[in-house]
Amino acid sequence: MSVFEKIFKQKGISLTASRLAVFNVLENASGHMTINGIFTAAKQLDPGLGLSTVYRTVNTLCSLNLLEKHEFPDIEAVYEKTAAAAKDHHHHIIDRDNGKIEEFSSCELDNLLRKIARQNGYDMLGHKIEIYGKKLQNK
Amino acid sequence: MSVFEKIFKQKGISLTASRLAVFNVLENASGHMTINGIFTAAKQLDPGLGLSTVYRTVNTLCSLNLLEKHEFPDIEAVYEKTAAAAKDHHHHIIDRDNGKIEEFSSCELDNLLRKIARQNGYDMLGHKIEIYGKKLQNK
DNA sequence: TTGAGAATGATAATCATTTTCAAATATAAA
DNA sequence: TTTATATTTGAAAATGATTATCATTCTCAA
Repeated sequence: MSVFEKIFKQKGISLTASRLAVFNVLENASGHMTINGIFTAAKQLDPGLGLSTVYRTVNTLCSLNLLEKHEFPDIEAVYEKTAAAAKDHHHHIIDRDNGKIEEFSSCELDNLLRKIARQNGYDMLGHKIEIYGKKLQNK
Repeated sequence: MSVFEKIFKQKGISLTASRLAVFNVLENASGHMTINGIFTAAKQLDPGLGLSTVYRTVNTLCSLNLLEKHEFPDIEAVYEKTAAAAKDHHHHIIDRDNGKIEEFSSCELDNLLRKIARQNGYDMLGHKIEIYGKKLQNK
């Protein structure tokens, strides 16, 4: 059973066909997915699926901290599994030339952020890092 | 003459009363401003001002890299001067309990980000850092 | 099997933002 | 200055993403 299913069952939220279809798409997604991407893919699994249900399911997953919404300027919002649901934890580099999003991880960065939060009197619960850049030529 | 005015003049974009009113509000703002905050304040200076013009002016400032839009989940978007227009450069800590936004600066963090970008084959043009946290008790 | 509550899809409503457009204003040319 | 052209403006309409509504359909425990 998938992580999403496990948590829903645990919380007493029923595992309907619509929700399972959305889960399936999200759990097998390699990276970022837009609402419409999720909708289109999940509709293949559950043809009668409605867009409202996708929004509802996705919002529920977000409030359970299993999914995270990323909003970048001028780019359609994307969703992806949180560290709680996936193993890896990463951040984003957005290419200013073509809008492409790359990922990176850095423990050093995470530790520094935690330290900074503490210095400012906060216990860090989460963070969002976006680097905007331009691809280097000489490589 | 303010930075905004200087750049507009330099780019050949005319300095109309509406634009100067918006500039005035933004240049004298202490921190973050919402679109409606800007609109309300600038209307005092230029009573006939329309909301469309505020959006247009703010968008122009953003594309000139003089202003930056920050979008936080569940919070109205805010605008603030970029490092190019202001002297200081900072990031945000969002209090998960009350939604309050605090600011912090860290050269160490900026340098680390630049290094990470370079390691990933990018020249860093900008970045956005948000830490979500909970205020510590024992202080 | 049945009945109360939860979930659903279609549609309408909402909200921030953008576009349209005719009128007003600024700018340049003569 | 007068005139012609281009830019800017505010109001209103259009848009696009998201949320709310609501009648219908499903779930599942009794």
